[in-house]
Amino acid sequence: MPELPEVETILRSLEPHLSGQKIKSAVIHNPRLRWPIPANLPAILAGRTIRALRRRSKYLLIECGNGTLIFHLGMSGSLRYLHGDAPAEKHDHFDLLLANGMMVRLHDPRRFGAVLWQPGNAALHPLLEKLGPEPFAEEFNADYLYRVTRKRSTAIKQAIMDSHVVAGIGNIYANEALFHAGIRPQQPAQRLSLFRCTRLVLAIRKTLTEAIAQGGSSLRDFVDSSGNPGHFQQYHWVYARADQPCRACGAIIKQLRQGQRSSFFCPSCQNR
DNA sequence: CTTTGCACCTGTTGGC
DNA sequence: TGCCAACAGGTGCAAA
Repeated sequence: MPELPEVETILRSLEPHLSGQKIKSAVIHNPRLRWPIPANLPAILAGRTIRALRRRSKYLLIECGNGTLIFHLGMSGSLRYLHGDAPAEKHDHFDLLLANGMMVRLHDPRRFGAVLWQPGNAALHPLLEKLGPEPFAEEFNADYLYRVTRKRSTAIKQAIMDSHVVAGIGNIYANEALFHAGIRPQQPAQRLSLFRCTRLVLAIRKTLTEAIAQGGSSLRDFVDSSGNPGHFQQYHWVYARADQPCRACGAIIKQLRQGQRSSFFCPSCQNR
């Protein structure tokens, strides 16, 4: 589930529950994630107060005084807000227990997620410090995108999925944004005009904004505890719609492979 | 520096 | 039904 809009949605629904809460303890059920959960994390976290929740790319940051708990949900991770006595089940990895008796639980079958700790400034964590600008940051604009793509022979889709170019654009929203911008995914990045860079920046923001607005309603109980991951029927224009008619023009959506990821586009709406 | 392919995992789906 | 291959929303890293 977790692309940027989902992480943002999870953040927004957790924030009112967590902000200002005191951490009672933390429990590692299974440390095996992309990197092992640090064994000393419970000792580090106990007694701290949660000051704020933030997002950087697809990382969810829980700021606790002089350090930050960093979550990444990988391909299959989820965070749920539950009563602290809920028994752990298969693929539950980590619990953050609050002094008020509730907890946040990380569940991740595929184990591509992560739980990390960064003392001091979270932005200095090795995984965060080399990230490109956030899609909604002023710094991410047409001039910037034009400049950084000039020497890139790679396809534009792969360029915008490169977290050093812009943070947090995953496969679904890369496909959808390129559709909205009218640009083919296989177009070499360096051939985009400044005008097309403008369109693409706007399309990325529009796509993410709409997904956040949708995810907000469909993911609420996902975080809220019922444990129901809930299918959130995302209304995609091209993603996963190979051989189906384009919702805009009726042409048949095409699929191709780029860097081991599936790409989808409308050959008529996305003419270059 | 950029680009490419691999690696890490489990679960689901579709073809035979 | 069962079996097996292919594929899935991510992304750091080594190697070219």
